[in-house]
Amino acid sequence: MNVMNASPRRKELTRLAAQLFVQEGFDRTTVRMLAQEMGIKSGSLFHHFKDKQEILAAVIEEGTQNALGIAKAALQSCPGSAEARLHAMARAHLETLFADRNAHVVALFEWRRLDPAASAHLSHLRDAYEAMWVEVIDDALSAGLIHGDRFLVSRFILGALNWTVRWYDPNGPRTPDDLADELVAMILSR
Amino acid sequence: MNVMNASPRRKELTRLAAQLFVQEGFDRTTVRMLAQEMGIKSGSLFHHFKDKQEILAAVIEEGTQNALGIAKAALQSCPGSAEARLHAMARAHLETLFADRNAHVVALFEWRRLDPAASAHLSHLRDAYEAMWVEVIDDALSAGLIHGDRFLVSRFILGALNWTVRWYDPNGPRTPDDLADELVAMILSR
DNA sequence: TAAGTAACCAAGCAAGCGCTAGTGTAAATG
DNA sequence: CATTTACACTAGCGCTTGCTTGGTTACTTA
Repeated sequence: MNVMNASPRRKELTRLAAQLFVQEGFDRTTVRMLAQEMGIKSGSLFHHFKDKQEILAAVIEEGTQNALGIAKAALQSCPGSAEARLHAMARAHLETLFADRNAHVVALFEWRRLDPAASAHLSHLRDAYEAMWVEVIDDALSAGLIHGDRFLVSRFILGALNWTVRWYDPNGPRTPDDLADELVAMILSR
Repeated sequence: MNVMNASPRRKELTRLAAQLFVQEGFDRTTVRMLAQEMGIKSGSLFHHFKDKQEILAAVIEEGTQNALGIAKAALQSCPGSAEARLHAMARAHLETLFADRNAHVVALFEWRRLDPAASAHLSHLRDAYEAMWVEVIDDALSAGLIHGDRFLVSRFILGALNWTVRWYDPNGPRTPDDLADELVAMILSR
C-alpha cells in the first residue's frame, strides 16, 4: 500500500498518471486506463496507491516540490539586485512549468479534485512557493522597478505565467527564458 | 429535442447548468443533478437537450456571444485613442467575465470536453473575439503605448485577465474596472 | 371541440465505474 | 531452509452513469 513512500517504481507510475490526467482529465481517467498505461492490471494498481485520490495527490506533490526546489536554487545563486531576482523568479517559474509540465497542469487545473485532507497538506507547499514570489515582488516594488498594488501585481504576473501552459509551444522558436524576459520587460517601469 | 432553439425555458436551464458545471466540474455533474437543480426528472432533460454535450455547448455559446456583444459595444462607444480603446477592451473583458462568470469559467476550463463538432463551431466565435483584441493591441503597439512582441503581449494580457476568475472576489472592495485599470497601468510604458 | 405540440414522468437498460478479496510467485531476509 | 515482503494476477461486487422508452398532462390553435 505504501502510504508515503517514494520508490522508483511509484515515481514512474506517478509520471505516467500525470500524463494521462493531462490528456483526459482526472475524472475521465479510469483506473483501468491508468493500469494499462502502466502495463499492469487494474487491481494491481492498488498495491502502489491506496486509491485514485492518492495518485492525484502524488502527482501534484511532486510538481510542487520541484517548483519549490528550482525557485530556491534560482534565488540563492543570484545577485542581490531586485531586478535580477525578479528575472530569476520568472525564469524559474517557467522552467519548472515546462520541465514538469504534466504535473503542473494537473496541479493548476485539477486541484479541486483533491480531498480535503490532501488539499490541506499540499496547500502548505503551495503557500511556501507563493511566499517566495511575494517577497521578490515586494522588493521590486520597493526598488521602484514596478508600480501598483502588491497583491494585484503578483496575481497578474502569476496569471500571465501560468496561462502560458495553454498556448506556449516548446517546439517553437522561443525558449521559456525568452517568455520570462519578455514578461518582465513588459511590466518594468521605464 | 430542439437542436438550435433558444426558448426562454432552455435559456434558464442553460444558466442553471452553467452554475452546476462550475460548482462540480462538467464530468462530475450528472444528468440527475442537473435535472434536480432544474426541478424536473432526469428523463425530461432530454426533451430540451439532445445529450449532455449539447448542454455544455449551449453554456459556452451563450458566454461567448455575450463577450462578443459587450466588446463590440465597448469599442464602438469609445473615442479613437488607442489608449482609451485598450482600457475599454480590458474593462469589457472583465465586465463580461464577472457578469457571466459561470459561463466563462466553463468556457475557459471545460472547453476540452466539447465534442469536435461543437468545438469547431464555437472556435469561430472565440476567434472573432480574439481578433478584436489583436487589433486593439496592434494599435497600442503602433502608438508606442506598450512594447514587445504583439503575440506575446496579447497572450500575457489575456492570461492575466482570465486568471482573475481564480482569485478575484466580487464582494471585495475592488470593482472589475479597478482591476482592468491597474493591469493597463502596469503594462503601459511610461 | 378536435388536433397538435411542448413539457414532463416513471421505470429501467447496458455499460462502465472505483475498489476488494483472495491467490500465485519470485526475490529478499532471518 | 523457513518466512516475509513486494508485486502481480483473476474475478467480480455494488453502484452510478448517460440515455431510452412509452406514456401522461397542460396548453394552444384550427
